[in-house]
Amino acid sequence: MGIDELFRALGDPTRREILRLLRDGDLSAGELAAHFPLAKSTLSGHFTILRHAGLIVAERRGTTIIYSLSIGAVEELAAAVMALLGAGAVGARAKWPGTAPRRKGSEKGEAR
Amino acid sequence: MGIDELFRALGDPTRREILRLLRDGDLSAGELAAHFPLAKSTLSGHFTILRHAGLIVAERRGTTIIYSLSIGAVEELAAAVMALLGAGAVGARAKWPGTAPRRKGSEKGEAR
DNA sequence: TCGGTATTTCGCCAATAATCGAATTATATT
DNA sequence: AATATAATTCGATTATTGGCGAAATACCGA
Repeated sequence: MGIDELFRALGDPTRREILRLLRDGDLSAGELAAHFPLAKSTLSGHFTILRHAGLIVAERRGTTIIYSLSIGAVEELAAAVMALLGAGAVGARAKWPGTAPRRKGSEKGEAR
Repeated sequence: MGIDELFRALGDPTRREILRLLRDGDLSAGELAAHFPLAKSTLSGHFTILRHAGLIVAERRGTTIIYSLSIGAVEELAAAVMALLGAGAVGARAKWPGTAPRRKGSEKGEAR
C-alpha cells in the first residue's frame, strides 16, 4: 500500500473505470468484467493491482467475489498530493501556467 | 493535461522527487539533475512528462532552463480523486480494509 | 564568427506492464 | 461423487517505459 503502487494503480484508465463503477455499489468480478471488452483474466489482474494499492477490498460469497471501494488509501493519497504539491503550491512559489514572467523567448505552452 | 497523464506522471519516484525538490524553490534542469544518479537526458525526459502533465512549468533564462512547480494540475487532480473515491467513499458504501462484514448475507440493500 | 555551456533530441536496449487463451482452484448443487 | 459456475493463476506475446551515450540545438560572450 505504498505511494508508488497507489499512483501507478490510478494511472490506468481501465482501473479508474473500475473504481468509478464501484462508486455506485459493490459488484462481482464477473459483473465488473462485463463492462469491458477485455478478457476476464486481464480484469482479474487489474483487481489484484487495485487491491494491493488498497483501493478496493474483496469479499467472497459462494463462488462469486464481491469487490467494494475501500477508503483505506484515500488518506494516504491526499497526504501524498499535499506533500508533493499542496502547501508549497498554494503559497507564493508555484505558478499558474501562463502567469510566468514573460521574458523574451521564454516558455509559452510548448516551450521547446 | 489529462487525468491519465497526471496519474502516470506521479507514478514514478524520480518524478515525485523532482516535484518535492521544486517545493523548496525553483531549480534549473542541471541543478535538478545533480540530485539524481541518472543521465541528464533521462532527467530531461522526466521534465517533459511532468510538463505535459501540467505539474511544472519551464522558463528559459539564458542558456539555462528554470523549472517551477505549477498548480495548474492540482485542481484537476483533486477533482479526479474526489470523482473516483471521494464523495462515494466517504459515504456508507466503502469499507475500511479489515472491517468485518457487518452481517453476512444481507446488508446490501439490493444485491443486483 | 567561434568556442563554451546548458539542455534537449535521437537511436537503441533492457525491464516492466497489459493482454490473451488455456489450465487450475474454489464453491455450490444435484 | 460428478458437474457446473465463478474467478484466478499460468505461460506466452506484444506494447510501453526508463535508461544510456552520442549528436543536435540554443544561447552567451569574446
